[in-house]
Amino acid sequence: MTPRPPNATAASLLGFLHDGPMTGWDLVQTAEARIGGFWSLSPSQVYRELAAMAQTGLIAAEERGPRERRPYRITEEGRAAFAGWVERVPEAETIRFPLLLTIGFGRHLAPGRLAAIVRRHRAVHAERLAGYEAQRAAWDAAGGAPTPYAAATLGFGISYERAALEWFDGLPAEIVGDGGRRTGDGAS
Amino acid sequence: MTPRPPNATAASLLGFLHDGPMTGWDLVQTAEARIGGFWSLSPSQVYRELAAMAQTGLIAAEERGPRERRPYRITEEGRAAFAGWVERVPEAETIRFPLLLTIGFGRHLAPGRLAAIVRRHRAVHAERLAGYEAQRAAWDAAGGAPTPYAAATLGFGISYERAALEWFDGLPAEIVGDGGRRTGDGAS
DNA sequence: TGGTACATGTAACATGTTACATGATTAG
DNA sequence: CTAATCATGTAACATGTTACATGTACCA
Repeated sequence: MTPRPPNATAASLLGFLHDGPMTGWDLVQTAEARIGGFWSLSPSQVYRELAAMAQTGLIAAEERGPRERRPYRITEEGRAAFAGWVERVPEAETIRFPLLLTIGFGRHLAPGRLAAIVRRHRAVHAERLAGYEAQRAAWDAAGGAPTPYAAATLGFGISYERAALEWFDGLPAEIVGDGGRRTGDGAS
Repeated sequence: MTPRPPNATAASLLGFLHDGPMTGWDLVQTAEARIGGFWSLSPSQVYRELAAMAQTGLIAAEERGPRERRPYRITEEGRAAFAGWVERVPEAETIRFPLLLTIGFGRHLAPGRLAAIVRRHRAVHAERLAGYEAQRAAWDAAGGAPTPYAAATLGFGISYERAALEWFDGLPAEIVGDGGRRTGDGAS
């Protein structure tokens, strides 16, 4: 009877459409900027969800713009579906961390190889943290985050990346090697 | 030509099979215990991967045991495939955190409702942290973790959950409410 | 005028989830 | 004897990824 509730990806698109009509492309950019740190979606997925939601009436296509851009606007049904979704208690997060699999099976690796892998991953986290902190600094300089909600989600990213770096830095010599020796190099 | 390399889920099963033949059921239990904190797999997925790997010769079925148990053992091809997988530099982790979506769209929620949702999630993290710390304490009492690799993956869980709790505890009043007021209750 | 970034979409496939059917063994 | 748990599996579906085809507009 009642169509099944939108999934988190579709619901997020509905959320963004509260700010006005947007095209699939716009939504991909917006999602990357606003929720990219803890939710991901590919362009093809966005176009598929849009087509599906247009089918079920949660959104409606508007006139094509330049470059064949096709904006969608949210309908009343869409607002209702979003409202229903957002007030549920959300499921627990899922973390899928291949590096931890590799470490868990570390006994099957040459020690230098594992150290090189870990070093590379650490660098990614350091870079992400720097990006997040730059964002926070920019907001601070501009007199505060746009909303307390945005500040909170960014704050999670910062807490997470800091914890990750501390964890990397506490790994034992069996995993990271004995200092700067650099056995087994980083070539993938 | 060369069959595509196993995915992380299949490769993990191969990893466990290095310790001797196991059935699908065994593997589900083992995976839950050993990698459940950062990788998940459902029973049906395990049986599907086993069937596929048996097809391609990475594993081989043995005689049925009691209760129709069907153990699989890893083949030489399977060992080679695993070795190839484990030495690659693993992809970045994916985190999908619906709570952060809800918070990001927090302006669409009654304040008390958001606070109740956040409170529930915090409790889950506190419980997980307690479980991890109990595990670490048990290992410490037994004279140390089974391997430094297991200690490291557990350590990640502990760092992560601690960071999460600190983040929860630093959330502003706009999100968690003003203390013990408890507007909007926890009923789902 | 030619390359790059913009923009939409389809198709095929891989992966993950849910619901269900079936039967064996054990514990009370 | 019966309920719970163990154990295997299929089917259907939802979700996510990758590769590709197509064309537009801007800018050097």
